[in-house]
Amino acid sequence: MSAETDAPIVTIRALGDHVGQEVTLQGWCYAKTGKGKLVFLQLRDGTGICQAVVFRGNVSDEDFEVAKAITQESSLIVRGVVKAEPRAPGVPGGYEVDVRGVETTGISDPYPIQPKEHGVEFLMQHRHLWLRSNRQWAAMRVRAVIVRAIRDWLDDHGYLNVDTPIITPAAAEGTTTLFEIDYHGEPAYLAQTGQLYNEANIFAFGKVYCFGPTFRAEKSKTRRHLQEFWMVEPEIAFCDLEQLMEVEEQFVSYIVQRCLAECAPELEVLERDTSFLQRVTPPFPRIHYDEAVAMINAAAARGDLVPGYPDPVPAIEWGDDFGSPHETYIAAQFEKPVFVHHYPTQVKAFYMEPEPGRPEVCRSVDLLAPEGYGEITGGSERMSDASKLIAAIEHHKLPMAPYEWYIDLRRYGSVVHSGFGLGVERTVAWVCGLDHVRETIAFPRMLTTMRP
RNA sequence: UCCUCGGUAGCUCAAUUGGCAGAGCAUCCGGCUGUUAACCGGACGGUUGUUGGUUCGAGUCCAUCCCGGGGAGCCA
Repeated sequence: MSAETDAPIVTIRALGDHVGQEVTLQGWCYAKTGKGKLVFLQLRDGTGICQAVVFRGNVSDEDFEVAKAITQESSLIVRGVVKAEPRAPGVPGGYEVDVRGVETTGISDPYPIQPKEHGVEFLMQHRHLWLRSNRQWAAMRVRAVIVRAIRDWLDDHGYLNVDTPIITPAAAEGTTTLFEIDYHGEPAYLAQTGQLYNEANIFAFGKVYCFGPTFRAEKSKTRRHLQEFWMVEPEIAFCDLEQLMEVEEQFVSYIVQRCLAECAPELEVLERDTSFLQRVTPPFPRIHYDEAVAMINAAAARGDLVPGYPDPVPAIEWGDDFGSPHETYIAAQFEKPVFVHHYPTQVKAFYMEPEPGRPEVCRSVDLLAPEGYGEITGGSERMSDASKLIAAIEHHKLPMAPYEWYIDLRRYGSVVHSGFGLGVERTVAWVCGLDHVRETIAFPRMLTTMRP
């Protein structure tokens, strides 16, 4: 670029702080168009997108030729004067750069992804490039804010981050399919939850959380499932089911409100209707499993359709777990996330505390997100009596020896305690209004896809 | 694993009853001072997912396998 100056390097996100100044931007050409002696560049730098206007009269002949030769996704350094222009396209938008000098640092080969519709298969095969597209960029930025909000809320509320092992000797809950690995000749499994270890940790630290990747080898192929996903699992000593729901609604509301406060440009790129999100404040509605079954069966009797699907709500027998259509129907009856509590003991994990006086239901709770995003948290009050826990393990026909340490927790100062897990990808999908969790993580691991 | 839909140019799609495989975008060349997925003119671009079958003739019909989308179950 001709006439090097000391114009400061700034980010597109902060352009508004530099109106009237000459600045340097470093980034990539997102799109380009031109008309004779004008070249319009959409420049992105990772923090946003802005239009850079190259007019032949404002740059050297050499720089104008450089600008004309820029291809989509070429890397470049641009020097120019920031102008407030309300109609300028961009993210956040409202400013454009009147270019005085331009230099390319890497001319791009013809770029596979065009600014138009593409099929999912093609985009997934080019995931390493797709991440540059503005909707993907926005979703990843929202994800990062959600992760930050999760950690901030927990750290600020007395929870200690104690991470749990990813390599585990056996199924924690004995239900789902796990990925098996060879642990020096002994079979081991990638963790599906850190919960049992969390329970050990609360007796040392009171309130804890683990936060990391989780693995499920199930042959699930839906918009809500990944083989590898991230989950945060808080666990709390001296906490019962009712107190747990209060924690969850505060926690989830904080996450959503942080996104609204910090991600306005991203949510706009995603064309998210934020009115649904603004309503996400405590308290959330709570319904008992009995009540949910009655609602579902009333809807089934009326022939109501599952929201978003052409099929009627299927009837349910008391004692069965909800199917996906049931969850969708229940969630659609509320404008906020809704707690469904006291599921039948027989469909839930062995360690959940039965309701006193009514042992056929347990002190469990799922949080269903609105708009069809499904279960985003699952939790319960844990069984705190050693003899009841031993009976439950026997009833589920699980081997006793691997659980001896877990039973110990009830032998040495047992307390009422509760915890839950929140799925990061489903939360991101919901906040962003995405219709598939594959777009909520940079490189999703799905049933048939692990490349790139 | 099951149900369902699909696979044609780099991408998005079209192709009548089984009858010459096409268009837009991208790319390359030329033109234009305000573009928003610009526009105008020209060029380049094909083993119709695989294998086999029916037929004078198959992108189109049949069988098979492969790959992908959506859904169920399971779950966060």
